Amino acid sequence: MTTISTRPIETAAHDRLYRYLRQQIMVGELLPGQALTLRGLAKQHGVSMTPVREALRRLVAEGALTLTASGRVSTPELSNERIEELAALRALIEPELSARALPRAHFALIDRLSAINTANAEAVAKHDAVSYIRTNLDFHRTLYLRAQSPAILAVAETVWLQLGPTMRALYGRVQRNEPPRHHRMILAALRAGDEPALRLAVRADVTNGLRHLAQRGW
Amino acid sequence: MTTISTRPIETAAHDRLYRYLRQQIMVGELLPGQALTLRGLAKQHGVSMTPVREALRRLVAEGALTLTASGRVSTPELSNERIEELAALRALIEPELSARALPRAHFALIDRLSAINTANAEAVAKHDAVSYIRTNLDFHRTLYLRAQSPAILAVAETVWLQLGPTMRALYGRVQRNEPPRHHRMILAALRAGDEPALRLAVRADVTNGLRHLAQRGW
DNA sequence: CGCGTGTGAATGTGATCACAAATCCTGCCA
DNA sequence: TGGCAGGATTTGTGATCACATTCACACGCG
Repeated sequence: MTTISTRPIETAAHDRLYRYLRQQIMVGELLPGQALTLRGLAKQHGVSMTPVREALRRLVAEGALTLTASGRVSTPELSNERIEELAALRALIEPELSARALPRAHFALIDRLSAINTANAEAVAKHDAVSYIRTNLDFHRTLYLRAQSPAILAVAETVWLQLGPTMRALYGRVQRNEPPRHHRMILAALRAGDEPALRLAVRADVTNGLRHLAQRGW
Repeated sequence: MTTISTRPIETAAHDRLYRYLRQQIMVGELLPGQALTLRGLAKQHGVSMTPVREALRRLVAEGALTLTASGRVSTPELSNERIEELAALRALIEPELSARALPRAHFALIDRLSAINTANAEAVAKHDAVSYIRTNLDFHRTLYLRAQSPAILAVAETVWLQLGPTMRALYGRVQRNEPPRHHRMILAALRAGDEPALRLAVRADVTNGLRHLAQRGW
């Protein structure tokens, strides 16, 4: 008589830590070059070094963190060339995701996207960098989820992860007074069912945000 | 007897294991659905479970291995939809890499590509699946390295990794009597400096190999 | 005053152990 | 004969420890 211990709810410690750090990095709560130590994170989260090591190893594998020659991990400080590459990847992948989502994008989805866009505008008004990045990514993810292409979306999210700390550092340098104007173009193309216009709007939105970045000194 | 106490230059055990398994998976030495255990790999490589765990966690993060609900790891058995997605990613990314490599593709590179293609033909003649996959990937990687775009290349290699076991399983099912004919088209486009033709040839080469796969039952 | 240097603290790596869940296998019962 | 219940084994998870290397900071020499 084994008691049905429905235990699969609670996830492993290394997995919780992974998710926590991943979210933190993606939305820009960590600045570039920030160092993370095994014992520090372990103490901070009340676990031993073992699950911390696994979580960090996973994040390093995804490019969310970089590894120094001596094994120290820190958030990445991206070079100009690296930023250009990641922008090119976004410009390559995200129009494809949007095109795949287009046939399945109904009114309810467009409404949700509009709502996210409103939240994004509020983040701009409050000069809240983290909220801005989060709502911006939510806008894209919500659209792309309709593409029903998890493998492609996973690649896109990996790119976002790598850009997280850098986007946060960028936020303070550009003068923002409105949400991305391309988001409105994306919504218009979705309503019109116009795939070429949608691809163009997504590509413009993705490359525009990162263009300032590469122009600066860095 | 000789207690070699200090070994500073050597790479870490978990890193060696990671590289070893990654190579094995990418060239198709492991079939889909193959289970890997911590203690098994540890004993097999003369290390403890700790470095094995880190290597596996890293490979899982890259999609090279899948994780069951109970934490077991095994090589992935890809669904049809997943294969289609990965093929689409290759078709999206690799033409871009080839176009970036084109301006830097000189005679020496084309010669090396031809040599790799010859080795590929030998693998076909010997019905050696692993050699076939390895030389095929070498052909692409050698070309893409010239693109000087490590981040984009890394994404491409991640896709190859995910397809490794499946490509091996596929190899036995298709009748191969010649190396990919598109490789010759790629070489011709490189010699002619024709970027549109190069993009088309790469795209055709990439999608052609995986088209059979999706058509079969799987 | 500047800079290399040495010592102590901090850090990553790997091994080992305890524990619980999952899996496998055997044998029993319908 | 078929399926299922039981226990033994396997397996992943997390904690703790020892050790070598790396880093940081302050001291001392030029």
